[in-house]
Amino acid sequence: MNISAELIGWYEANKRDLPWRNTTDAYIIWLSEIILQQTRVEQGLPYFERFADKYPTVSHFAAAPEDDILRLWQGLGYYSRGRNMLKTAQLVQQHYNGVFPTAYEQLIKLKGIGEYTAAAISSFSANEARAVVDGNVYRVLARYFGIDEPINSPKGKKLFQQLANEVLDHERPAQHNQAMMEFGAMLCKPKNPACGICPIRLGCVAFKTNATTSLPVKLKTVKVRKRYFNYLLITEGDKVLLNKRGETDIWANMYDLPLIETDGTVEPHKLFELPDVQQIYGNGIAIRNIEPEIKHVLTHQQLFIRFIVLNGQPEKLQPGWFYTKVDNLNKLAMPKRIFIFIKDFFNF
DNA sequence: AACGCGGGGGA
DNA sequence: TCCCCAGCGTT
Repeated sequence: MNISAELIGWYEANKRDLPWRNTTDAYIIWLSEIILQQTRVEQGLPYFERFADKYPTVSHFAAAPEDDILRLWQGLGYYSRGRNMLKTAQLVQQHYNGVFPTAYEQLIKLKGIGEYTAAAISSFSANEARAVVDGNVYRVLARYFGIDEPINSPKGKKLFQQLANEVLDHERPAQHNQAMMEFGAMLCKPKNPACGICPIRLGCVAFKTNATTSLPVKLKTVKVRKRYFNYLLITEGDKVLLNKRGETDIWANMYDLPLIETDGTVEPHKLFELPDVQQIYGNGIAIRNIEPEIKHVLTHQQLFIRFIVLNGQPEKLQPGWFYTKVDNLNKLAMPKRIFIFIKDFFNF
């Protein structure tokens, strides 16, 4: 018995009774599918009830003012779904005479309907043999077949769609799709999957190799953080004030200059009015020169670096700060941009 | 190919 | 906190 037959069997015995499962009305199914995009069933359910109640047909929906749609959508998030629904409802009213299409090739052209939703509506409303691939399906397939290709890479998306197509029960596409998703949501969950009662665990690669926690693989979206570094050049005779960096941040244990990091909203000439800065540097300090800002790009940080040359010395040396002779700078590991600035400044 | 778009729930 | 949720449109 293949995975699909097993899961359909499990589904029929364990499925939740959800209102959109009791109809083949493409409009109602569309309504539910849009609401459920990136949204848990429990969260979307009351919204579905309110929409289906207020707008029983696509003609009702198409006649609604956008304000009403968005008001009813309030609190559900991703509000472009609501706006796109209205456009689509109006188009269906005009071009399809108020009859919601059920064919994948027609659905995919509508605003707010992508591959997943087109496959869902066409299979649920007309038993068209289209395999859905949503977050649940990615997870079930990745675990069962032990695939570590990232699900959000272009290659991975293509691979999982193909695999979903191969697994699809062409005789029962609607049941198959429902089963895959219900199984992923109820049993093959992201965390703590219920492998103990899983009907397909004996064929599951992730179960057999104890890899459920590491599958599916998802590429991290490297979030780039913007940081604003004001580096201070402070000298005393032939010495310059340096800082040895800590363990945790970028450039760990390397050397740089005394640093004032801000959120980017502080004008450089006002830095020394900040209370905590004032406390360290006191009043015997004056700005001699402010260099133009340099953008320094790291893998997950963008640094906006500004060098400020000062006259005078700070009142309190902070941990890690020390004066050293300019001759000594070549021996210390420093971030390149900082080294270059100091080198140019002292012309060595 | 990468990013913005929301709010909620679970670990 | 971070991750994920019946994804899609834009750039």
